[in-house]
Amino acid sequence: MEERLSKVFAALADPTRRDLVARLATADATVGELAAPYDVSVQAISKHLKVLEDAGLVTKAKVAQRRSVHLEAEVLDLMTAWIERYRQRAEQRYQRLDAVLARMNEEQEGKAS
Amino acid sequence: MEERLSKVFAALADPTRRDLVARLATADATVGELAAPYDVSVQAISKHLKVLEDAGLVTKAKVAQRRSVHLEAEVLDLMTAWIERYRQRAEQRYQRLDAVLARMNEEQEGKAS
DNA sequence: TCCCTCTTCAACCTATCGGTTGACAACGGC
DNA sequence: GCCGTTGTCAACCGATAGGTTGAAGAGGGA
Repeated sequence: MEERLSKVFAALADPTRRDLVARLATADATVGELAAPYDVSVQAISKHLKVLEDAGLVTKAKVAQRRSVHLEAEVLDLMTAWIERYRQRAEQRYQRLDAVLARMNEEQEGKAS
Repeated sequence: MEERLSKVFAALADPTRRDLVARLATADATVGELAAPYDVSVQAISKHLKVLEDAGLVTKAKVAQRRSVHLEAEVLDLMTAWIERYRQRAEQRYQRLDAVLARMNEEQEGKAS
């Protein structure tokens, strides 16, 4: 779980891999098709796809000699869940702080009147 | 923007840094307090905090010789926004696919009847 | 003022990352 | 049955990440 999360975050830390994910969000594609737009070797893209695959973000279907690469969007939920947990926790803190400040304000008002 | 996103993802790829963020979500803390639970040097944690700071996830307030470390939760929204964009895009694909399959099914039904 | 605590800076070391080139395995088309 | 296309594996290379130790800067307390 923790391990998986590390891999997913690490996978998306690279701009090329984020772009691959973005393109795969609209359509499956072969390795060659995915590699075409970039000015790096096909091997480099193959490595990137392996990283995405190890993170569970992508699966490859062996369709003849071409491999169709497919985005597994559920894994993205893992990240969203993690992020949201702490974002909301931080948000609640501010709300509690706001409440405290409001209460202090009221007390101040009470003193003043 | 792209650069910032890379830094945020990379920052959260490390388990220690994710744990720091998790702890900071409930309360601000000094560098020393943050470093205490881990069995690595304070310098190592200081480095981790610098990475989080460069990613914009954290700010340090110079309170005397101690620095109070504070989580900037808004940056998490950057990630959520990126993730959700492609997750939804992928989801829509499946919905369209479902629609196509449903239509094919209907046509099949039509033929059958 | 002197010292003690907290934090960062600097240099170093090892492992991993992202890229390269070269070879090779696996299929389909002809 | 061979050839060309597609993709991966292997070895290598320079740069970066995460850790260490040692030293130094910056305040507060006695």
